[in-house]
Amino acid sequence: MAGVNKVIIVGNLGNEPEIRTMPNGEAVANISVATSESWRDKNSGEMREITEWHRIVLYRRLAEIAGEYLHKGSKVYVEGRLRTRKWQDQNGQDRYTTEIQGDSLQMLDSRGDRAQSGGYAPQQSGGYAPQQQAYAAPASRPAQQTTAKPAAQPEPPIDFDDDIPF
Amino acid sequence: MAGVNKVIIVGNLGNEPEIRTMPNGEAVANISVATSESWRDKNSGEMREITEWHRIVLYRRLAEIAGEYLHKGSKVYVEGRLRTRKWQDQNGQDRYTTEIQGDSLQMLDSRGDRAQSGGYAPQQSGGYAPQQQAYAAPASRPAQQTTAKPAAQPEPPIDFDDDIPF
Amino acid sequence: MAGVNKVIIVGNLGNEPEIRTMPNGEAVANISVATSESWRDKNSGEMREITEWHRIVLYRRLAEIAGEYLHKGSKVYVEGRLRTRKWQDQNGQDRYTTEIQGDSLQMLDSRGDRAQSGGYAPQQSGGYAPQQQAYAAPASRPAQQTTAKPAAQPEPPIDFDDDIPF
Amino acid sequence: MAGVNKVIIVGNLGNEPEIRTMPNGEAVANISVATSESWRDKNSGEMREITEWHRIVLYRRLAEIAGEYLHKGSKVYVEGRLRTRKWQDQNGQDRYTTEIQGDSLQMLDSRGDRAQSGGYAPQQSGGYAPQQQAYAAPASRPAQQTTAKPAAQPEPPIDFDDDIPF
DNA sequence: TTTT
DNA sequence: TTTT
Repeated sequence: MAGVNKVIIVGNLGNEPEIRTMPNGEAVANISVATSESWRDKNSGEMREITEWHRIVLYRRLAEIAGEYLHKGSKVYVEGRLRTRKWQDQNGQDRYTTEIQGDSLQMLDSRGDRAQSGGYAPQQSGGYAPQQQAYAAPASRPAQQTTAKPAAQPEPPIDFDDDIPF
Repeated sequence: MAGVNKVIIVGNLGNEPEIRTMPNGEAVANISVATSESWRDKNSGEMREITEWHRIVLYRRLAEIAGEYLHKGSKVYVEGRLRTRKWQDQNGQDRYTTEIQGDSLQMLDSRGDRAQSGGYAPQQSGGYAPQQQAYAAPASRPAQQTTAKPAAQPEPPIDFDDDIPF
Repeated sequence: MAGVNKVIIVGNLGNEPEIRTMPNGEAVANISVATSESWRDKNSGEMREITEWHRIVLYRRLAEIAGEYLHKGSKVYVEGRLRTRKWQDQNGQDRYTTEIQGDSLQMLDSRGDRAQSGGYAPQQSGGYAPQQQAYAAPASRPAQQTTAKPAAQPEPPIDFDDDIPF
Repeated sequence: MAGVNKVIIVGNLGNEPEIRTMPNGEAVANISVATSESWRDKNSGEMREITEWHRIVLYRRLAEIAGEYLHKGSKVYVEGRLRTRKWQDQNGQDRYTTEIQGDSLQMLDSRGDRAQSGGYAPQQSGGYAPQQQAYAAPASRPAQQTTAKPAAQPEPPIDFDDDIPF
């Protein structure tokens, strides 16, 4: 890598996550997250607000987590990187879309929140959303290993086989 | 500034905020915020967890907001900078304490959260915690202006006197 | 503000900055900054690289600094926020462009760097690029004050009128 | 993980890195990185500056890179997390030291920079410092795998076995 | 399209 | 001392 390409978003989902499965069986999720700013207009003196919608794409384990635990209205912390992809519209014209590829995801709603909010409760019975940060697995790992030992674990404090490092 | 000194913390307060007033009348708040990591020990196979406590100091408007709206258990987003200060213990020995000076604060509990959680409801009747990000005022501004026009407003989208910039 | 909308970019300019002046006399700069990632393709075993170009817009004092000190090839740290704006192409179709609005800028080339690199030396004689971080002025400040006391100063450590705070 | 514990530092090393080897053969590096702020004192009108020194610890591959390529004066970007560790001084008193555990490191000096700057040139003949971002390997991976396939590679853009994902 |  |  030459350089740093980092995005940090905290906001609420505007819709249910959209989940797809790739030909190779891996999951992809798209979520749309809002942030907004408000300020007092210096001419009229009135409050104004602008909302920014962030299109976020999640892969693999993060996509699965999004599909299981995120819902319209969920508040999330997402850390990722910008990725602009080129595509062609129906007229064959080049078009560009900028997305955030999420590398880390954290749910910010408390459990009670979800319990109380009815519509946002997890779909499945047990329905426990681990209040954990989930990390994206490096794509260079063989897929089977990603499955066998999901790399989406939070990076632990360094331990040297339990020899205290300090 | 030569360099970048930036900290981003999302976590929960371990205690009620401690609020003081400086000789010049300005407020200072100290909050203690926990983050934690958990991982599976690769020898024992057991889950382990480590909690990190962050000592955060807030000044002026941010301190006032902390005093009004934050409570033990509150979840916050804090952006700030590291500051290590030197002091002397009772033996005259040099000691160092590293704190995060918060430049921006955002409450992450939903309102219903606070309403439901009893103990964490705002102290004052109106008790409405604006779900806004508050910014620290640059200290170089004259204090009276900070008071008259609290700089803790979110930075607005740039507008050129309402001539649309794009 | 509801939420956090933050971008951090470290990379090199692909072109000379483009500087414009708004009708109200304020400066606007556009810079294009590259970041890249490289990785080993897990099938072919070959190294591959992808470059991401970030369109960054700077206002006021930051735009002036960009015009004076940045050049094709300059390495910068930019902190800002995402802003997607809508416009219409020649066919009247809605199009969207995502930009980073820079709120803070820092030049990362050492002075010797520029001196040696020939083409990138500052245009003006004195040509000293202050190794400082420059911040955007909140737009809500009256323009004349922004001019008189450019808010692009680094935010100082809090001082209580020189009563040491710790 | 409950929460986010993130630090971003851009600054210069105040000394040569200190490299040690752990009993299990893994490398650990300590570097000390300065950031500074300057501002105009609002009473005296004079410029003042404060320097903050950040103690950063790097493990494994990052430690090796630090040992090979970093030197007194090197400019670096470091992303990591805060870690406060407790120790006892010679009087048996509890003491605390806050460090940044670096998870990602990037050298910001251009190659020409180092070549020209004499004292900071890499120690070894080839002496080419890859202008790459290096990431820490999760400690939960078996050490031998970390060695065999060093996880310190930059995370690639997601590719689905070369089926274009978009 | 969210949230306050 | 928090949270999950």
